[in-house]
Amino acid sequence: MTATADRADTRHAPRKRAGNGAAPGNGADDIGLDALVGHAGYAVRRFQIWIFQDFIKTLGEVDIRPTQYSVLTVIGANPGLSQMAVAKRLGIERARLVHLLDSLEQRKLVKRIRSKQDRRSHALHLTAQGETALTKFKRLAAEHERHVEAKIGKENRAQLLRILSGFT
Amino acid sequence: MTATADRADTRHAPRKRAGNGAAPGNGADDIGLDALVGHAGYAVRRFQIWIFQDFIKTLGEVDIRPTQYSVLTVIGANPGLSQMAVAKRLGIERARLVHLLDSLEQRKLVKRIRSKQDRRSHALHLTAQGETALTKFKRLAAEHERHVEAKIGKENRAQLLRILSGFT
DNA sequence: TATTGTTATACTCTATAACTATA
DNA sequence: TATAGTTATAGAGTATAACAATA
Repeated sequence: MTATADRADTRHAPRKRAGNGAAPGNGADDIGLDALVGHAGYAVRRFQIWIFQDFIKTLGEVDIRPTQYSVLTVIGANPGLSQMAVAKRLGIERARLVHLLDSLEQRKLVKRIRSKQDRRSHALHLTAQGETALTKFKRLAAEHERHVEAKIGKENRAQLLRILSGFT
Repeated sequence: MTATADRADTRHAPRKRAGNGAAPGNGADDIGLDALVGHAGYAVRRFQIWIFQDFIKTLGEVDIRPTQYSVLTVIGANPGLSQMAVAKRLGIERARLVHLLDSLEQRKLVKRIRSKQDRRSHALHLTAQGETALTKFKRLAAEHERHVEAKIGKENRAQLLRILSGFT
């Protein structure tokens, strides 16, 4: 519609323009997001990034990332699962789970045991060390969760969990 | 609680062998998430993945991904911004924005104009073609947003946007 | 000396395809 | 044939570091 790019936009007019000369190191806080503010996905994405960063930082001392934590938790709660079952449950590609488990197995947190019934599959278990470690991870994860609560509020966090309860 | 490999098959129960006699729900549905259900980050992550997949699919006909859409929208609403300003505003690494803009510029949606004031920086603008295209992208993005509404409910979506309004 | 855009590297994550060994 | 696990590759996305041109 508006042809030349030199023209300040008139159609989605949010706020003051930087003009056509480029605005390098200016204060970046008066930049409008326009349609993005109406998209749930944008806010959710930014929030998810914040959450993961806090999780990684809070569990930094034990070097456990969100995906690793989810794998350990599911194995801990369902010992004997196959890799396929874990991958499906968590929505992880089975090819990716291989590397995740390689790492966790090297760290002696998880062990793969070849099944007698179906020798194609591995039964996954936490090691004794893994059980102990997971207890500590859960404590740190709970601490992280309190950060989330402090960030958005106790009631809002509860509402969020309710709204997204369908996304297991 | 630690089990031997013998338990493996009772857990993941391959569909083939179950036949159609019993066990209507195959394996994956009775796997507990344990502590994960109490973590906002887990639900948020799963939701965000769902949203992005729907966005990518809904805007598949125009081959625009969420990050590309956010860049185009911000440039469209704030013509003349520098790359640094866009990167900061959207939380994208400036090194990554270079490649994103390379792609968008090749598709004639965006143009970089070297600034006269600060010859280190580029003023970013949509092309005329870019303006037209963005209008269509926004229409498709609105369609995507209706999918989100249908998925979680109108009221829940509104609550979500309110709760996460701080994550701009 | 500091900043903008750029190039490069590395690691994470997603998405496939193909291979093996079993079934 | 089909499936579980593995290997490999390609593409996004993230995080750095270094460099040239410019401030």
